[in-house]
Order: sequence, then structure tokens, then C-alpha cells
Amino acid sequence: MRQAPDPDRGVRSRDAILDTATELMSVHGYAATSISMVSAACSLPASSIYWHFGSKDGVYVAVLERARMSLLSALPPVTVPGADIGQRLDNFLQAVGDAFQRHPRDVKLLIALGMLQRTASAAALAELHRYRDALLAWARDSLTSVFRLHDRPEVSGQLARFALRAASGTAVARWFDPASTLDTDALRVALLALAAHHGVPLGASASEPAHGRQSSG
Amino acid sequence: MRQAPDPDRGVRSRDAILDTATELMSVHGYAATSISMVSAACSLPASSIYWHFGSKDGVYVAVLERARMSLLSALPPVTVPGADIGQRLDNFLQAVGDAFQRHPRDVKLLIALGMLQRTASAAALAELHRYRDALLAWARDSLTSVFRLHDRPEVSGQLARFALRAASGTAVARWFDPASTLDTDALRVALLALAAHHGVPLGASASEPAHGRQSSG
DNA sequence: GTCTATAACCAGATAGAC
DNA sequence: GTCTATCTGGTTATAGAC
Repeated sequence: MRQAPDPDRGVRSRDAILDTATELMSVHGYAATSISMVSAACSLPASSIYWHFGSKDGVYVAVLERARMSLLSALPPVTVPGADIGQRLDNFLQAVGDAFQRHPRDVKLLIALGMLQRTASAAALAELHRYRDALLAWARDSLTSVFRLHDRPEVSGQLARFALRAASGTAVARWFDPASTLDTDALRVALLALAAHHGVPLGASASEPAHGRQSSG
Repeated sequence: MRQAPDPDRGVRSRDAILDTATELMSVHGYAATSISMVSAACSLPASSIYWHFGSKDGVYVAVLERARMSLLSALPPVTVPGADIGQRLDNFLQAVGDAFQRHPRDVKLLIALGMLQRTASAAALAELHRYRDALLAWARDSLTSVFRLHDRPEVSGQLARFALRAASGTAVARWFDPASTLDTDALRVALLALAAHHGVPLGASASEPAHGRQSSG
């Protein structure tokens, strides 16, 4: 039996390059990751990488784009289920904590590669901001649903920024202490207090979580 | 009159190199900052840089060490003044916000260069962790003083981590949107709520800040 | 301590056979 | 689409005059 010509070798190679580049760039950062490192790690010649992506910047844009789609598709829809604020907030925090825990490289990429700024191409910068904006929008819409803030966009905006910064700060903490996890309990208390501070009606059950998930780091 | 031999030329050159390297590394990161860039920007030959610091890694360690000392010396002593929790918390938050606003490069360096991990030398990693540990210890001691937590070290530890992560997250937000500032009002509400959540007695005046300092981004 | 000059190397990127 | 081979330029780092 003859060996099949394997018409998918191209896409599999492309994926392998992206996998390797994602791994290396999330560890070493963009500048410290060379094409030769990627080439050696995925056992494909450098010229194949250039054939698929055109340039190192092209690799970077593709890596970012895939990371954004991967992380966003792991986040549940913005209409958070739950009978009351307490339940919906728990669901939201669990979704954030799970995505954060299970996609460490995606989060780290967003932050680490965000440093490029002037160095990066216009396409790279655009992709980076698309990534950030999508996360912020998801958080804002979700928190609007959690706290029923449809008529208070400035409040949901502040809560979303606060949550995103807590998550970013935890990602930073994690590369000093890899055991760090998102402190969802503290974030729960803080978001409830912030909502109350802005006069958002909370109801009675909100102040007690369904079940404790303590974390440290 | 003969020109003075200027015995301080060495230290002034050393400082100029460190200034330039700090600026460039906080913008481009370690890997993307080359010795030739530093040499050109400070108008000293590359060999002078090697004479002073021995290697690029040596420059990096010296930059980090100076940033740590600079940022820590800008932070007030850990015994926070104030008659009640509300006043002391305001003083603490103002100190954090001021240092954060006035030393943007120092903060960014800590975070950005923290990515190095495997790439960096042992000396660099040690200096980096010394930096982080000092900040965390300062926050813990200050919050112990603010909330009188001398017998609740686990609570002050959690509050300090929470505050440090909020600050780190804001530093990240700032390289997407440079106008971002530390949201001290939100952090105030969150810290008070976290303290209350752990049963720390707060008194009546704590829930109202002395004066609003709203920030956005 | 500072300078010029340069060694040794590795980066990003391309040409062209297959 | 993948390979070998290579070009060009920048990188870290050093040698040695001053």
C-alpha cells in the first residue's frame, strides 16, 4: 500500500510552528525568542517558518491571534446564569479563575508581549489591543449581567477594570511565584463592596459565597 | 588656568550609563535593549560599558538594584500616621499612589524584567526577587500598621498581596493605556471590605474617605 | 577611564533545488 | 511545502593605544 500524499502536512506544520512559538515566546518574551530557536524546537527549517508567516513579526501576530481566540472561546457567554447576584457572581468568578488557571500561556503572552509598544509593527500592536479590548469587553458585559447594571455603564466599566487588573497582577505574581492563583474570594468581597459603594442594590444572599475557594500566593 | 583632572568622571559616566540603560530597558525590555543602543544613547563607547559593568547581565543587575533602592526610598516608613483606620488608610494609599505615579520606570522594570526567569543569571534573578520581596514586605508592614494587625499576620499578608497585585495590574494597564492611574478609591473600598470580611474591627469613620481622588483608565 | 578597532558569533531573511 | 546553503548586518565582548 502506497503512503498517502498527506495534503494536510502544511497545516500541521503551521500548527506545530505556532505551538512552539507560543510556548517559547510566553517563556522568554518576543525579543529573546529567535527563529532558530523555534526552528530547532519544532524540527522544521527556518525557511519553512518564513514560508508560512513571512517574518518574525508575522509569527508574533499569528501567535497572538490564536491566543486571543483560544482564551476567549474558553470564556462562557456574557449572560451569566444564576438566580441572584451571589450565584451569578460565583459563576463569573469561577469562569475567570478557570480560564486563568487553564490558559496560563495565553494570559502571560498578552501581558509580556504588551511591552513591545514602539518596537512592534502596526499589525502586531493592533492585534494586541484587540486582545485586551476583547477581554475587557467580556468582563464588562459579564459584570453588567451579574449586577444588572444595564443602566450604569460607568459602574460596570470600573468593576471590569478592577477585575482585569486583579487578574493581570496575579499573572505578574505568578512569574515570581508559580503557585500563585487568582484570589477569587478576595475578588468577590471587593467587587461586592465596590458595587455597594456605588449604590447598586445587592439583596441579602450576596454577602455569603456558595462555597469557599481560598487561594494564596 | 589648567582644566581640573575631574576625578569623578568615572562615577558620572557610570551614572549616565545606568540612566540610559534604565530608560531603554523599561521601554524595550532587556532582550531588545542592546549594548550598542545604550552606547549610542549615552555617547560613550561600548567598551566603557563593559569596563564598568563587565557584561550586559551586569548592567541589568545594576539597573535593577538602583531601581529598587530608588523606589523603596520613595516609600514612607511602615508606621503609618493617623488617628484612626480611615486616616491611616488614606495616608497609605496616597503614598502608594504617589510612588506609583512618580516612579513609572521603576515599577515597569520590576514587572517587565521579571519575565526573564530562565534566561537571566542567578545574580539577576536574586536581585529581582529582592526587589519584589521588599515591596511586598513594605506593603505588609504598612497595612499591619494601618489596620493594627500585629496579631493577624495572615490577614495583613493577604491585604498586601491584594494591594500589590492591584498595583501590578495597573502597571500592565498603563502600557496599553498610558493615562491609567492607580484607582485608589476602589482599592480603599476593597481593602476595607476585605478587612471587615476577616473580622477586623474598623470603627465608624473608616467607611468615608477624607477626600475623593477618583481615577480612571 | 576612555577610545578605536575588531574578533567571533548569531540574528533575520532569502535563493533555488526538489 | 520542505530542504540546504548562504547573505547581510547586528550582537556581545575583547585588545590594546592613549
